[in-house]
Amino acid sequence: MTVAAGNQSRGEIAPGTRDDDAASATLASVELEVAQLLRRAERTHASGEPTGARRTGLDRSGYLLLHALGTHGPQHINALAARLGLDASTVTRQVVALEKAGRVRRTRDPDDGRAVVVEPTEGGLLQLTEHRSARADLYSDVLRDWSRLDRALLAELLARLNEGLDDYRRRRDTD
Amino acid sequence: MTVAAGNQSRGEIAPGTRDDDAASATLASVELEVAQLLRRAERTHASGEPTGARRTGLDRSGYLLLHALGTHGPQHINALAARLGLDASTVTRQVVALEKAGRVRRTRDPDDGRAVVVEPTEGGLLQLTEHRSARADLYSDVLRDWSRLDRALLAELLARLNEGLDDYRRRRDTD
DNA sequence: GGTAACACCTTGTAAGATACACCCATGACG
DNA sequence: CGTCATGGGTGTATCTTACAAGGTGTTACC
Repeated sequence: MTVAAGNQSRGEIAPGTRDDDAASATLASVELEVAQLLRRAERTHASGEPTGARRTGLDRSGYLLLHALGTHGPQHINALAARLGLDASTVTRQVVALEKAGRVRRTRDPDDGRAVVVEPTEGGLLQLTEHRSARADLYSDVLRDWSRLDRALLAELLARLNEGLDDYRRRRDTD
Repeated sequence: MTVAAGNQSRGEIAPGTRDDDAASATLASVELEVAQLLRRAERTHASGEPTGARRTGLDRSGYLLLHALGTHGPQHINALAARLGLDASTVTRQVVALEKAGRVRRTRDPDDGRAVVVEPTEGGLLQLTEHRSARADLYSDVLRDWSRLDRALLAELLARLNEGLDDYRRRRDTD
């Protein structure tokens, strides 16, 4: 599915026009909403909420890490760090935590004694699934008044926003 | 502006149908994207990025707090806490930090000796504006390939998602 | 008015996520 | 071999937040 992708009046020739104002109002609004979303979702994700972290025992970091492992298979710490856009030291700690909880396994790479292969356990994958489903239920409640179309739009736009942020980051890092 | 609000085929009578699967896939996707967004935006917001917090000296908490003050005027700590969905102790600390930075003023409420009125300073409001504009520039870069329409859609859907999360929270708290 | 209950804010303490700067072990190459 | 690069782990620091407990001012009620 692709959201209306044309329609852009490029070439904003005259700065300070009404159009320009509207455009920057939109951007400001996106920015503000994202900032607020961070706060809200953080709290919904983290502590407050018995359906989430506590019950399934997966916090956001663990969830995303397991997701990466589930989707892209066993990987080295550095690969995970790159994929998740995190510092390797952070990933190390997260992996250690997950290992303690029995959700991943850590083994030395036989082909490279420096490297560590991180691999999800059965239990880890199971918990990932459970967590995902619990979270989906939650969002089903949060979005209960939304139309199918709007939900799909939201998913799509969020995905694109994430891509945009990734690209932005890469651009800045490459400088 | 309102996004397509109808179209929902309610009454999901037969669980396990294809429609149902699609719906829960959408939810799962929203959930995952939000989780990822948190991570990304957090980092874009916080440290990594010289255009943001460091340069304007406003972190996310301060930004949202000042925004609340700018939009709704001087308020008590508790009112802010309620509005921001935070614990009062957290707001106290944030206000103290902003006060140290000269961005808000704290005075005893003459009508109620227990309460503290928090009020933005000139400089605080100025910095809020600057920050907002810097952030808008950032998002203008992040969303540079997006059509006007899609940006507006994103803003709208994010706003609704935030509302949804708020409502959800209220529902749970009221239980 | 006096006391008890309540409201508002602050401080103490703790937890999670993350980064950066270092350090150690291993591998690669001359 | 010896030097440099690479992969990971540790020490430390920051930021954000919550819950619990305490101080001080208000209100309500006898």
